[in-house]
Amino acid sequence: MSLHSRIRADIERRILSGEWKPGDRIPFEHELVVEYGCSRMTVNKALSALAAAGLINRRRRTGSFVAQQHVDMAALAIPDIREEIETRGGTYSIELLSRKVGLSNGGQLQVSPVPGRPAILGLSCRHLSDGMPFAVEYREINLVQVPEAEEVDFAVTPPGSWLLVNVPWTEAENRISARAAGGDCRKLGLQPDAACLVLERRTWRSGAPITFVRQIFPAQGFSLVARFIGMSAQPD
Amino acid sequence: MSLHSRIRADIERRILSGEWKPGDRIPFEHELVVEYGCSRMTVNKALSALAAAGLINRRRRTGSFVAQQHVDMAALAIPDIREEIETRGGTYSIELLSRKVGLSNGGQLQVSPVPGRPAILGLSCRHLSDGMPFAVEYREINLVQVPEAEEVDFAVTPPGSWLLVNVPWTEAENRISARAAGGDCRKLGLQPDAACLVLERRTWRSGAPITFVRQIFPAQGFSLVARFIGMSAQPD
DNA sequence: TAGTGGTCTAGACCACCAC
DNA sequence: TGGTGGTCTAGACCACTAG
Repeated sequence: MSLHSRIRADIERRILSGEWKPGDRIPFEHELVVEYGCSRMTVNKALSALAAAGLINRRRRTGSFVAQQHVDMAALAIPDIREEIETRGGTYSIELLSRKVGLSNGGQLQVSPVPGRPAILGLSCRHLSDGMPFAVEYREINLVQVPEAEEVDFAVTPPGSWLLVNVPWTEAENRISARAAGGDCRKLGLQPDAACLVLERRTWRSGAPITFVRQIFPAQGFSLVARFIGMSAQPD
Repeated sequence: MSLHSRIRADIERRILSGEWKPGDRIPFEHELVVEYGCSRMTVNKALSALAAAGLINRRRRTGSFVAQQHVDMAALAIPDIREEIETRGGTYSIELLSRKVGLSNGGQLQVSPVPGRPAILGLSCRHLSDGMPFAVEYREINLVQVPEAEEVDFAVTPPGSWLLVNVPWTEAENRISARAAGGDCRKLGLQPDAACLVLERRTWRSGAPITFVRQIFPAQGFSLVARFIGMSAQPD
């Protein structure tokens, strides 16, 4: 284990154990240089990593301080449905239920239309695992940003998988909720009052919206897992 | 803007724009040193940050390569229920429905019991916003790791809020799913077939389990939001 | 074996900011 | 104005690994 990793782990331990409490100032860099018998660059690397992880705050002239508390954030893996099904050992297939190219802007996506060019591609499809309904999906794609999407056959390629590979995004927002199947019950093979998990997702590339999607999963047998790995478990 | 930040942003731009595609080798450190006219440490800092963010993979002897694709991870904020309610402008209150100290180990939590000492504190409580049911919660706390929890009055202090402040954790796993209210319907003021969002959560401190909790929210008016901020938006 | 990334050093200059 | 963190340099040694 490298020296800066050990220094970082050591300081982290003192914070997590409560030896250094939120608001406490930790030793100056030059003091840690003496304590660990290394150069300032090495101490700086350890402290910069702790600051990036949010465990300490650093201020010029005054020093470094233990941050107030863990922000309770977790890394949530948003599944690609085809991968999800195949990982479970199922055979994936997709049904394109509807496809519509819109010139106007009446959907979820905020698109500034370009005269004479299509603005939004609206899709509705159903994902199946071994022929059984797994999820239904409503999607809008910004054709101004992603014109090539109009030529893709989404009866073969799942739109989410195609976008994942072909259109890098820089920002995304996911909203997770629950509701009864309602009007989608027949598509999912459920009763209208069956509970479903709903995942809504918006992505942007450099501020421009790329896609909006709402995916509806039967509650039975589907869940999202978010895992937070503390700093001590991070690779070095 | 610092030099290593500009180098990092520049390489990031070339990757996101598609100029450098997944699998491509990016220039060696010593080549970037020439290109940017700086020292190797500076280039190394930029590339290390890109590797930590998952945008490139680095291998000794062979170089650095553009990673295959964005891993679709999102930062999910797990809400503290009291804060969540108060943020919405509601008045928070809690009802402790049951409390049980267990010597054995029959629950969700894997605790190695210590003879003569209690192992698990089991709690059931209801969270209310302006007197209306907001969520029900089943929780287990590891009393071997957190003995002081036995003395806390959880009819006053919500267990989640107490733990957040008093017991730092290093690892957490959250599982999000949906189901019908079922047996919890009366506690939530719902019909048995009403859809609910279920958040299950486990935390550890240095490998030792701290708590397990299952929170059940009425689907109506509750959702979790996870936001991913691309690297270009990260502070330097 | 040669070339890469991983790490560390000893020193330097600068921006910032409490005093 | 002095001391802090932010950054950068020029060089070094090492571990790892493809050829």
